[in-house]
Amino acid sequence: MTDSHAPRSNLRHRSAQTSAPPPTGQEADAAIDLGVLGQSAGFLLKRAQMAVFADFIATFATADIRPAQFSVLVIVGRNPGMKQSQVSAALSIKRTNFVPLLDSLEDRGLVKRKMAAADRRSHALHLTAKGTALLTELTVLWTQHERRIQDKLGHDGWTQLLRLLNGLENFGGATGLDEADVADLPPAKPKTRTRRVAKPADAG
Amino acid sequence: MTDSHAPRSNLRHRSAQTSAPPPTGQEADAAIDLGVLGQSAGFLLKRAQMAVFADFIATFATADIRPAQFSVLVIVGRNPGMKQSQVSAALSIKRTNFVPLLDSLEDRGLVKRKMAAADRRSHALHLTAKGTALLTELTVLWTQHERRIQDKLGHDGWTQLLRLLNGLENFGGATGLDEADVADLPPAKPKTRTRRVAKPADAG
DNA sequence: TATTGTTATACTCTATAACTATA
DNA sequence: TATAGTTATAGAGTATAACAATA
Repeated sequence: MTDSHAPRSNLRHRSAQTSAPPPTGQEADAAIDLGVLGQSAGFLLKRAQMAVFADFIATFATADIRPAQFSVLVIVGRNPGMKQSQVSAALSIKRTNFVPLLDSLEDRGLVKRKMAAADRRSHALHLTAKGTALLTELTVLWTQHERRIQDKLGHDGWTQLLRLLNGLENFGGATGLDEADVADLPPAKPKTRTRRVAKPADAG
Repeated sequence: MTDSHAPRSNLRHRSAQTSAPPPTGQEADAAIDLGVLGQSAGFLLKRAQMAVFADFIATFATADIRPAQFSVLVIVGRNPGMKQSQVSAALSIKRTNFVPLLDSLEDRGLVKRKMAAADRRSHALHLTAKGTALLTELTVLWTQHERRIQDKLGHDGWTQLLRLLNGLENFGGATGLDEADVADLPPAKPKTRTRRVAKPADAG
């Protein structure tokens, strides 16, 4: 079914082949062998995301704007009048968690909830004049931030990265959407709790 | 200094050029314009990471192993005898958060803290026989998981992605390392608190 | 009955300060 | 004085359940 595009041969880089651990743990102090983590998209995605977000947060610190807040401002700015549930779904944020996030922006006078005439349950979202002005400034910061990534990867690498990341959209099905509140489901697993109780690490 | 590799020309894809928002927010229900987020490495990295982790968690659910736990097992398995601080640094996990993570594995008999003879402050980490056996099984699951990503991106795309992600290692400086406890620093910012107080969204 | 926004709540992940025992 | 591990705690981010208003 899925064997059309890739040779899918080498998923056996390190661990499966060389199952014997090389360093004995004495003078191997500088470099740690990441094993399969070095070929693990999840691990590398997480690490890269943390690094990029760190630069983002530092860049936007003067404006006191977090990544999620910036995302909302961008979406609302380019899609005025959308409902909360539409914006939150576009950002894979559950509508229940979207409420305080929107609050933080509305309290600062950047975004406005307006009553939707057609459906009085929903709120149409718009940027305020202040929000629009701030977004213009934030876009400058964002350009500087993104340019640093381009400088790190090269422009072609940066373009490739964006294309590949877009290819992983809705891969695992972790959307943050609500799926009609789900409701009737078994309570899953009993959970493995772990409380620490004084453990002096006996000798080996 | 950094103008050697990329033309760095087009960071002006959407927002800077077309500053007027296209949809009026009425029949634009299906597709939302992501604006600059579509060219934002941070946003796309986060989204891809969430999707990949969702598949990872579903794949490893039968073994009740989380991504961070798997990472520790892999690192300890390939680097036996390393200190906690070394392993946690390799995974960009603060040593203070690494303690309960290790506890969860030691309580299940997968990892053992052994007293290091040379430095009695540190703990040398080793897999138990049970931990080694489990890691072998987990590696099979991991291969299935990673292969699904390969199927999604194509083998070449997958290889490119790993290479590009490695290029973003220690980009922003968000390592999760400890930097000698830092200690003397000003308390940063006053924080923008947000408590909600009944807001019925007046009409516009 | 279903949807929209909301509240309350809990769990995970991450971050900081301070302690202990060793060095 | 500095380091390794630990504890406690606080803060984000994310998850589910339940409710009122509206459809």
